[in-house]
Amino acid sequence: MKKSAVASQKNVTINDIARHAGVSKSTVSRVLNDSTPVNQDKREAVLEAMKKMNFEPNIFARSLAGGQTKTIGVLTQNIGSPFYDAISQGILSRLTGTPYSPIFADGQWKPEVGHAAVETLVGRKVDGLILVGGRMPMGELQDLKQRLPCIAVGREIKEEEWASQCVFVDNELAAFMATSYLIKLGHRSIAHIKGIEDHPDSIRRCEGYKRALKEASIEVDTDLICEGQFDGESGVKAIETLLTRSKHFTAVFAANDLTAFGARLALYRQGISVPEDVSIIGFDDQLESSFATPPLTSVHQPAFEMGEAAADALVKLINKQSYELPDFPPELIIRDSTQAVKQASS
Amino acid sequence: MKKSAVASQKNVTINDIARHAGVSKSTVSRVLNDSTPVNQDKREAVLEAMKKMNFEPNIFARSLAGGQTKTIGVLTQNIGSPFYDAISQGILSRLTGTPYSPIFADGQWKPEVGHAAVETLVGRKVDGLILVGGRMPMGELQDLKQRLPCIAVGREIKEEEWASQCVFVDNELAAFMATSYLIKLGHRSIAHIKGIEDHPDSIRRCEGYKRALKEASIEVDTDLICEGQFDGESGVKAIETLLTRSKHFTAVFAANDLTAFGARLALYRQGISVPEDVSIIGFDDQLESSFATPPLTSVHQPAFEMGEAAADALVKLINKQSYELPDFPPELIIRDSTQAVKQASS
DNA sequence: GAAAATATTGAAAACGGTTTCAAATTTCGC
DNA sequence: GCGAAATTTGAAACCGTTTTCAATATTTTC
Repeated sequence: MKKSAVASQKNVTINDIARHAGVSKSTVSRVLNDSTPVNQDKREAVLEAMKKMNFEPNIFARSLAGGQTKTIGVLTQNIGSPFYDAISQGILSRLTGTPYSPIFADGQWKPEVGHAAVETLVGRKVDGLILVGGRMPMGELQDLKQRLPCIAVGREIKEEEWASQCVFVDNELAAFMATSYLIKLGHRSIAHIKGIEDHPDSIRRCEGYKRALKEASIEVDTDLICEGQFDGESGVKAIETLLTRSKHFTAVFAANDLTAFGARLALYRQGISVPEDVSIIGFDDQLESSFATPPLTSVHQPAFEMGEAAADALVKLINKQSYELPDFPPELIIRDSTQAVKQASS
Repeated sequence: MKKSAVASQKNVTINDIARHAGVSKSTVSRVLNDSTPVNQDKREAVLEAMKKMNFEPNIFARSLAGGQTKTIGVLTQNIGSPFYDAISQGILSRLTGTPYSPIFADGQWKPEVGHAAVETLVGRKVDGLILVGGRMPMGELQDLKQRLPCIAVGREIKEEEWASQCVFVDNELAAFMATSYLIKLGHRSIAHIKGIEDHPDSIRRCEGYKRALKEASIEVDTDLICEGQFDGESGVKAIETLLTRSKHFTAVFAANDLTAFGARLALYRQGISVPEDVSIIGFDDQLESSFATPPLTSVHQPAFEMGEAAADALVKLINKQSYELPDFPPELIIRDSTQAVKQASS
C-alpha cells in the first residue's frame, strides 16, 4: 500500500526519455554524462525530451551504479564557537549552487564520537570530507586520507602530505603578533589566559605568546599565565586570580574574544579601566568585538573565507582538478582596548 | 599483519551474507528490516554472519528500492546569527547517534534561493524537512507540507495546521515582557531599535514593544523608534540619531543583543552611563551578553533546545509516532544593564 | 488423518541509473 | 572500390536492496 496522497508524483526516468526521444537508455545516459560522443540529432532529441518532461536524474540510482554521490561530508566539533560556526557557514555557502550537498556530522571534540561520525559519513559514501577543527590523531587522519579526498580547515596539520589539504591560520604566529604588539606598546607585564588545556589552538597560542616575550628578552612568568576554557567565565576567574595574587600586569592576551570579554568585565567590576590601566587583546575578532566597550583589539581569522576555500578545494580535489589554497595570514585588528603603557607605571 | 582498511574495498553485500548463512537474500533483507517473521535459527545465522563479516547495508540501494533515505533536510538562512546557529547546532546534536543524517541547504533569506534549496533537498529525497527561520510564503509552505513531513523552528506560523509542527518563541510576548519590565522600573521614555525592516521577528518585537506601552498608557512616540539591521552598527547609529534629535529617553529596548552592544558603545562614547543614565535590554541572550560591560539584560530564547525539539519531532513525525512539542516561553534574564529610573529625571 | 489455514521461504521483478561489449554504420587509406 | 579502422549505438549485465508472488512447510481444525 504505497500509494501516497501525492499520487501525481510519477517520476520521469531515463527510460521515459529514451522512449520519447526514440533512442536507447544507454544513449540518454551518455548525453547525461557526456561520457561518449553522441550524434548531434539524437543528442538534441534527448535534451529536448529531458527539458520537456522535466527530467531529474535519480541521485540514488546514479550512486548505486557506481557514480559519485555528489555529497560532501563535513565533520564539525559542535561547540557553538563563532569561529568554527563561521567556517561551516562558509562551506555551506560555497557549496550552494554546486551539484554538491553537505552532510554534517558532529564529533563533539571527542575522539570516539568523531570516529563514529566519520564512519557514518563514509557509510553514506560521501565523495569527500571536510574536517573542521577536531583532534583526530595523526594515524587516523592518514588512514582517512587514503580512503577518500579530505580537506582539513581550522586545524594545523604539520605533516608534509597535508600541506596542500589544510586551511588554517598560524595560531602561533598570530599569538606572537598580538603579544609583540603589546610589547611594542611598552607593556612588559603581560598576562595570558589560555584556552582549553589540551586544545591544539590553545597550545599554539600560548607558544606564540611565550616566543614573543622571549624574543623581547622578557622572562616568561608562569604566574601570569592562567588556565582557561575559551569561555567568559575563564576570563573573569583569571583576572580575579591575578588580582588576588597581587600580580602586577598592564596587559592581557586572552585566548579568544569571549575570554577577553570576561576579563574586561572582571576589571570593570574592580574599577580598573581598559585600556587606561590595562590593555586587552582577544583572538577571533568575532562580530561582537567591534561593539564591545571599548571595542576590542583582536586577531582576525577569516573563518568564513577559510570555509569557502576548503569547500572549493575539496570539490576540485574530488574532480582531480588542480587547485591552490590561498594563504590566510592572521591579522591584528587594532581597536580601543589597547594603548601604550603609561609612563608612570613601571 | 592486519589487512589495511584500504585493501578491504570489496563491500560486503546482502548476497554474501545470504551465502554465508545459507539462506536467500530475501531472508537476509527480512531480518535486516524486521519486516516479516523469520525462524529463530535462520535469523541467528544471518545475524552472526552480518556481525562476522561486518556488514553495512548500502544506503543507496535501500533508498533506490523504495525505502527511506534516513536523511533529513535542514533549510537554514545563512546569516551567522547566534540564534539560528544555535538552532542548527541543536538539530545536529540531536540527530547524532540516530540513523538520520542532516543535509543542510542555505536559503540566504531570499525566497528564490530558498526555493531552489528546497528543491535540492527534495531531489535528494530527504525523509523530512526542518525549516529554520526564513520567510517562505504561506502558499509554498502548505505545498511543502503536503509533499513531506515538515517542522518549522524559529519561525511563527499562525495557521492552525502548523500548530503542532512549529517550534518558536513568541516574539511579541517576549518584547512585551522586556518593555513591561522597563516600565515597571519606572521608565516612560523607552526607545526601540528595530531589526531588519520586513523581518518577521522584527515586526513582532516592535508590536510587543508598542503593546506594552499602550497597556501602560504611555503614548507610542515614533521618534523613539529607530530603524535597525540586527547588527551592531544599527545600535550605534540609532543612539547617535536619538541624541542628535535631542530626544529624551531613559531606556532602550534593542531588537537583538548585537544591536544592544552597539547602542551601549555609542552611549559609552558620549559618556552616558549604563545603567545609571540609560537602561538597555537586548534580545537573544547570546553567550557574550553575560560578559558585556555591564552584563546585558536580555530576553532568553532556548535556541539549542528548540533545535533539539524540532529534530526530535521530525523523526517522530517521519515514523508516524505521536509526539508533543514542548512549550518554549520567553524568559527575561535580568542583569546589570537595567535599573530603576532615577527619581530626579522626569 | 486429511483438508484448511497459517507461517516461512526463495525466485524474480522492481528501483533508475552506468558501463561493458559487440554489432552496425561511417570514414579512411590506397 | 575494398578491407581496415574508427565512430555510434543498443542490448544486457550490474550496482545492492526491497517487495511481490507463489511455493513449501508447519499448524490447526474437525
